[in-house]
Amino acid sequence: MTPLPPIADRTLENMTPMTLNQGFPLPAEPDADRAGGKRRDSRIQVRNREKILDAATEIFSMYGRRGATLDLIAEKAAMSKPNLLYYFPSKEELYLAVLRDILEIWLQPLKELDERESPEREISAYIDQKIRFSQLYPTASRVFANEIVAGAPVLKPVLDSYLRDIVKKKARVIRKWVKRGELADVDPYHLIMMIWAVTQHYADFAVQIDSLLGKSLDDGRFYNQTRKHIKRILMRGILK
Amino acid sequence: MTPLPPIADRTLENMTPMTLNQGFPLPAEPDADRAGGKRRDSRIQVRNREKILDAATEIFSMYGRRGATLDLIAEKAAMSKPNLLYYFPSKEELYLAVLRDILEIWLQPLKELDERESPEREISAYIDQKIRFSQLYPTASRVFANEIVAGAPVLKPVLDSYLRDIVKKKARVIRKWVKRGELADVDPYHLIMMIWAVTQHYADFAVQIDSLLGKSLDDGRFYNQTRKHIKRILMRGILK
DNA sequence: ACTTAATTTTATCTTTTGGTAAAATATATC
DNA sequence: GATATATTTTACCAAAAGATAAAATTAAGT
Repeated sequence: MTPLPPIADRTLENMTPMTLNQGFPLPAEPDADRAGGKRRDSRIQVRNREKILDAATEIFSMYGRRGATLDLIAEKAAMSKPNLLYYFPSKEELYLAVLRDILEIWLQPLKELDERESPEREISAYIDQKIRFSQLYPTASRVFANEIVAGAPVLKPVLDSYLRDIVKKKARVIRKWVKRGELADVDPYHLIMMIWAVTQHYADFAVQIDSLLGKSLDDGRFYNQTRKHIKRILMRGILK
Repeated sequence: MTPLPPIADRTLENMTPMTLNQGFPLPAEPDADRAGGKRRDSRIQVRNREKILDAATEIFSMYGRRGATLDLIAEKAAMSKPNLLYYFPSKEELYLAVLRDILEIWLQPLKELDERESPEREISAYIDQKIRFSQLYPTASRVFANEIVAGAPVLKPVLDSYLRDIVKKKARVIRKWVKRGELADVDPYHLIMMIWAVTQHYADFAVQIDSLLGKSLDDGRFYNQTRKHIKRILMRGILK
């Protein structure tokens, strides 16, 4: 294994919410206001919507879509409930907005697997990006996990169409590497699942990690140790 | 790698709920009735409590501790809400009962890692047991996942004490194998986390798996393929 | 068959929760 | 600084949800 290539400028950190929301497969909010001529995204709008989304992410991650309450979210966002509802018309819409923010950024790294590069480099970079996501957005990861564990009541259509297509495409890339003899004979789908499972685990089950090890990915040393360890075992497991 | 040893008679299938509840670290229900001389566990009691626990497991797995409602659970158990409350005094008690049933069975396999055996055999068997659990009790696994993702509001004390001790003990076993040169230089904790992550993933994220592959562990072929694949990569990754 | 205890149902109460109406306040534009 | 527009607050409502009381029913023991 060669040393890690520096994470390119297509990293998560450099992506603004703007970029992320483009072309997202969940139906976007009607946004009739802008059409109606009213000005949106005033400074106050942007700030408050962000404050709410942050609070909502945290509450949804702890209590789930149904268990979360507007009261809790409003309290965390330090505003009244009706005020919150001024920005998002309903709890469900708010949940959707949170998911929208998460999903695109969640699967961006996968889209970048490039068959023209070596599997060693590409898969290594992919693992890096996934574990980075777990470090940067653990609560978001947990909202996502919660939604999937709950049976994807909202995201199911997206999984069945959008995600399915991307994964199928990337499975082909991996299969090509296997055929070229650059990779051991692994099943592409299982490999992807394995990478997801392991990298997301550190965000989704963070309490458990903290209970057992007293560490979290916030800790830079632990983050790197984890990253390297995962890669060592996985790469050894799949490289020829 | 030698072929799999047959799963011993200490498998999950052979464990009755009776065995599992022994010595469980969560505070047990007071059970004052039995002391008071009344007969408990009549046929009807046993049947109904089981019916309720099953229904509750399913509902809690979908909606989480807070999102689940007694109405939904009662409906799924085909009885009235007050009737349900006749068997479990509150929603919280019911949740506890469900968790109690899950936890002991969840970590039983780990307790069995035996340093006197070869790591190849022991870890292989451990992975088998974990994936078997995912196959047999996917909903239970999801309740557990939900609780942890939510920050372990109920199980935190157990994680901090009971689980912590067991894992620490087993980490020592793995470390011994490494010292003896029977295993590559892996961090025991990360190894355990990896195994948990990968094996549980197939139960906890079953919808996703189903969306992407159209398969589930219910399917015997897929179950075996998954099992072997996970083991192939992991064992290759950690054996010398 | 009769009595006692266990189980189930019906009716109801209180609190929580998502959401609305409308008044009050702040902000921006001219 | 007046006016229009955007934002926030206060008061409130209806439905959902956890839980209880007490009556009605069923099962068990004799």
